[in-house]
Amino acid sequence: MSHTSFQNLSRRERQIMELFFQNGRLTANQVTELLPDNPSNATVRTLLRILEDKGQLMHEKEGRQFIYFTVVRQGRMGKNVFKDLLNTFFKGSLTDAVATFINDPETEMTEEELNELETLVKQAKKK
Amino acid sequence: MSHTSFQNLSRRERQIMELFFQNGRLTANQVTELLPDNPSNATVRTLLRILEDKGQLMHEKEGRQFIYFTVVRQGRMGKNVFKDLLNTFFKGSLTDAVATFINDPETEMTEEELNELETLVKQAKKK
DNA sequence: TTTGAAGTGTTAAAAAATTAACAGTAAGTA
DNA sequence: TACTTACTGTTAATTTTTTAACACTTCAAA
Repeated sequence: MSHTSFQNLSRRERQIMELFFQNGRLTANQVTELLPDNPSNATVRTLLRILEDKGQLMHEKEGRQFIYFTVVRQGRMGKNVFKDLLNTFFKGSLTDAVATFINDPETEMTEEELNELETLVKQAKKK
Repeated sequence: MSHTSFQNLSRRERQIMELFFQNGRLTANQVTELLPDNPSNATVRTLLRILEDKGQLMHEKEGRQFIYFTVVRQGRMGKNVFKDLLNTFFKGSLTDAVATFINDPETEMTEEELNELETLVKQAKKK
């Protein structure tokens, strides 16, 4: 029930939350399959219940099984985590972060992506 | 000694690493002051030694005290964590992440920042 | 309306993380 | 050199996290 930020979750809890942000709605069985180190189904169900207690997940019943999903939507959570990352590694500067990413030789961005990005910035400047 | 990614660190270990990425070189006393929940100095020194074992930190001796600093430099680590974040929350798309951030009403970016960002993208397009 | 399959809930053991007491060591100073 | 101070190292207790055994429940088919 207590409010807990994504950052404050334990390692396993975070692993599980990441699965939900990547995949959307999941059952205990699906989470079990996606997690590394082959935890037992019982283990996973315990974690899911803990995450529900902590206000991170909710579930709906469908047939005899529970379908879990995140309380905070992906976009909002992503934005929060993104902000934290900017503060921790890039002094809060979006530009610094983007520069570091784009200038990395391993990063490959298509012409199209770069165009989108440019449009995005131009639109932002209008406001 | 074993290789451990930032993501795999425990909660307290991550808290400490974030301090180093934000502040650079730190002594045990400084870390103790910066951490929440007032841990004892002995506690912090134990954690620092563990992080050194895990290959995250190194130290130099200066007078009678140890000065700790990160093995992997801020920029590189930031880039790695940034990539993970893109994959987890934004399907690997930088554009999606930037859009979410820029379009958030809480975000305030100066004209100058936006210009820098635009220049950055234009330069990337040349290659 | 019983039975089996496929779920969930409870509980407690095992492992890992966190904490700090106490011991040891080195630098500076009288 | 001996003393004090300010550190670091070792060890073990406590707390949290992680795990899964076992009990319970529900649905659906025979």
